[in-house]
Amino acid sequence: MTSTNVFSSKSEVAYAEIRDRILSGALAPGSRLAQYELAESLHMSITPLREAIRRLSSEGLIDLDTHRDARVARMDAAEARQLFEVRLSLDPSAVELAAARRTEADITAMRAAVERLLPVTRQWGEEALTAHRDFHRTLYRASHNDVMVRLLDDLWDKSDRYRRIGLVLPPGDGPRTRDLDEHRQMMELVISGDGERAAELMRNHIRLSLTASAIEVLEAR
Amino acid sequence: MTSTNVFSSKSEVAYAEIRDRILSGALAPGSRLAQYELAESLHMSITPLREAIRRLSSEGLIDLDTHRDARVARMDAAEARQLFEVRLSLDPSAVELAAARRTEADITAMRAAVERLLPVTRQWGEEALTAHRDFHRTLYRASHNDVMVRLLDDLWDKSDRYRRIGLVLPPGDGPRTRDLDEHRQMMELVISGDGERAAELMRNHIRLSLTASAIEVLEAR
DNA sequence: GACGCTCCTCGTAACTTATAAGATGTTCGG
DNA sequence: CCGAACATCTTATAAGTTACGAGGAGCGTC
Repeated sequence: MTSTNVFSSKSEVAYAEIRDRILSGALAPGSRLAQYELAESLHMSITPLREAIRRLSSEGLIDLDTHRDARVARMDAAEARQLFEVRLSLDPSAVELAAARRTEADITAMRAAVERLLPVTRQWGEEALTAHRDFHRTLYRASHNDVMVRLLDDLWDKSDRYRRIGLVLPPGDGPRTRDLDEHRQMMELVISGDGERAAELMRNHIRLSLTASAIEVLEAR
Repeated sequence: MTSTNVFSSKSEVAYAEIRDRILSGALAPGSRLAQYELAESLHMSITPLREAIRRLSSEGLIDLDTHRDARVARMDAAEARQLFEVRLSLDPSAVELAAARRTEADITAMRAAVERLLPVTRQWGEEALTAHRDFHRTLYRASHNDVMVRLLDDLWDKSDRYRRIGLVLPPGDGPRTRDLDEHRQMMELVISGDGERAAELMRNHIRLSLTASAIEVLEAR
């Protein structure tokens, strides 16, 4: 499924690169994407670039204004809340499926991912964000539902944009100390096959997630 | 949010048209999409066409084979099942939110949509499918969560591809008679604000949905 | 506030390059 | 001499470049 060879055509490169810049914040929300400039900076002509931009626009990361310009999608509290609500529904379902279907390979991967979480509990930063994302992704994969995995990966990336806001602007305290425990516990529940409790834990995990602080920050302005 | 003006640029037209042909089955799964031919049939050059194709490929409706060709994504029982699982999680959440947030306008829209369901209960057909889709969409909208609405609209369209399989190939009995009742009941629960029971009903509604028969059909070959 | 100037996206078209598949041919063991 | 394995040529088509034209949007000017 979704074979779609991965030969990085230029269009693919443009897509990945721009997406990354947007999600990482390198391209600020609302900033303009000039075709010719961007094409030059990515060492390609505008044809593949435009394909990438259109794709990103259909994913909601870019706002296209016909005959005008393309801009990085703005962020607002409403969208943060909506992403949050969707994940509150999907994430628990994913772990529930994972608990029913995890394989030995999944278990190994999860244990490895949770270990990588350990060294970065003190403070948020790019490594901590990556490790955190990887752990959740490993959980998602264990659901063995590609459609769900794709959705969740995407939702995660989009929520992460908001997480950064909530983290970077305020003092930026590290991940909650109970976070690591929670992750470990969630993993154990998945491994033991207790989908119901794993889902419940995930629900709480998301409720307490830092998205909330991003909403506050956005609402404050 | 997702303003993205709707001025139908050619690229947009191509996207909508091809998507429609795929979902409606006019373009069979696995069939080839030749750039130049298609461009001609859509009265445009390949530039906007390629933008559309890339978009559809990133949505999973088209499989792209670099330097070779583009084909309509194939269908299989695994994907049907996955779509089904995702909707089993999201649809109930949507009605739960809807029950909490429906406005007068939503209520009017839902009542109108359920009426349009009435004349087409006897047999499945394009009108019945459209009316059915519209009713569910109206429910989704009442959740007032744009992110969720977008996801569900998309999931609906994709599942509908499978529904058609389950309907068209076998004798093609009409919508179950209890379907109309269920829809009406679900709507009333949303209107009365009983999110919990509405969600529960939706879960059952989806479980019994005809997607199941599509899975059987696909597995049989 | 109407006109025109300018900028930039949208779309077209012709051309070059890259890649995969199949046909064709070539070599070498039996 | 036959046939199988392997290399090469041909062909079809996508991917990308470039140049150019059309037209909407904003802005300044009168």
